[in-house]
Amino acid sequence: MTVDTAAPPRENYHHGDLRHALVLAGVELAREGGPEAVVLREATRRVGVSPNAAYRHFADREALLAAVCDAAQAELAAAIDESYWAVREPDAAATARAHLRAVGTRYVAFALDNPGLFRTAFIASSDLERATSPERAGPSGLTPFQLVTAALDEFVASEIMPVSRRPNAEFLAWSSVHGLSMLLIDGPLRALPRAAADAVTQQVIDMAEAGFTAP
Amino acid sequence: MTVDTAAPPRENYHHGDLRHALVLAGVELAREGGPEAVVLREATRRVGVSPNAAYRHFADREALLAAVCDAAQAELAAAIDESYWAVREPDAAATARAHLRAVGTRYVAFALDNPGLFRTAFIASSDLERATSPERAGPSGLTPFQLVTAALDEFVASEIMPVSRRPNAEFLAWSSVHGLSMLLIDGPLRALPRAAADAVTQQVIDMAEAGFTAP
DNA sequence: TGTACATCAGTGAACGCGCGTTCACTGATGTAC
DNA sequence: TGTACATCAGTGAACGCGCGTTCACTGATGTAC
Repeated sequence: MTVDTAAPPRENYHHGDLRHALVLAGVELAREGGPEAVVLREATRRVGVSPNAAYRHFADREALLAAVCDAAQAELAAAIDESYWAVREPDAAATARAHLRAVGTRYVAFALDNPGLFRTAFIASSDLERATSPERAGPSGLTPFQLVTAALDEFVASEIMPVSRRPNAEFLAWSSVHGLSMLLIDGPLRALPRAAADAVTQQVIDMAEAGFTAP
Repeated sequence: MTVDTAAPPRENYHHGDLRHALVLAGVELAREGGPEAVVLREATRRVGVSPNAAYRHFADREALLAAVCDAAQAELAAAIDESYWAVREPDAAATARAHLRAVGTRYVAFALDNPGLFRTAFIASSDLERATSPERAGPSGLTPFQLVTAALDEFVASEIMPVSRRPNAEFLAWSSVHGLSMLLIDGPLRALPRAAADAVTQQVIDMAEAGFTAP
């Protein structure tokens, strides 16, 4: 008894948009097993195409993985984008706090919901420049990094954070939610039940916020 | 022209402490290339022993990797331990602050100095229980997690941190230095020069401390 | 104290696997005239 | 509008590689008597 892993045969000899299809397949592989699960042959198998067809669209496996990484970043960005723009608060200070919380909360939630994809989004192909590049942005055109920056600027504008503390504040915000995500999905906090993980996330955000708004 | 990768032949048929030797070789592999570089055959090659000799001491490659992971954790713990106990400050409050800073600073420094080994220390084989287990402790018998806990308890004892804020404070401390480490070694901040990375580390610790000590 | 023998810790050769990648090819598409 | 042909996007078969792992083995060690 064998499992049928082959896709149904295409009616067309030409696929139409094989490059895109391979990236989508790669994203699913990454979601299931992280970056090392992005196997070129398996992606072509899922699309229903011969292994070497991939070489029409990608120089090598590395290039496919880089495209999958970008797609993973874009998916994370879309999620965070949604949470950011859903915020409705009566005044500027409350909005600033809610924005920062929304970004952080959704960041960790995405990691918990899509651990493999999250890890794939942070393979070595990225750098700070790419953290502000359009192909990694959400629907609003902004990347998560840019949204954190915006939220912290609102802290200063609404005078709940001293200007002197503003420089590089995004690095504490980012580091803490990123680190928490890593500890929760792969690290020593892996065994924490989801409810406990969510509670810890809120506590971490509480404390980071306190650090920003302390006089 | 070939490179001689083989170890010099042993004089003894029996190795003496092959298990230990394989773990040491595995640690070097991890240091050079992270967990995926811990290849059983390569470890035996370096020790100068046939591949299957490893199976006298480890059930499989996974077991070797787990032992290497423990060793990596112990090395990280030893570094942090050293920094922690080197602190000399006039009063309890200053000591508490210096302890926390020492742990965080050395944590990130270790990651920057040994990126592959750092990543290996945090593969999925670990959980919170192991974060307090002796084989992952430094010379003092305490793990990094226990040292952070101790430092934060000192914050409360010296009355620079409200008790109400104490619960789970180690998670912000840990998350922020862990996340910063990951962003710096593998992530979007990888390109930062070492001096800039060190400066950002201090800023992140500043802000975390402010969060803990805010009224 | 010397010998017999069980046990331990290594060897050497081989396996199957799935991968990334390359080769020479062929079917489909679109453009020039 | 119809045909010739260059170009594009796929196929099929095969490769070499290094890995983890298993097999049957042998040399070294230590213990019983």
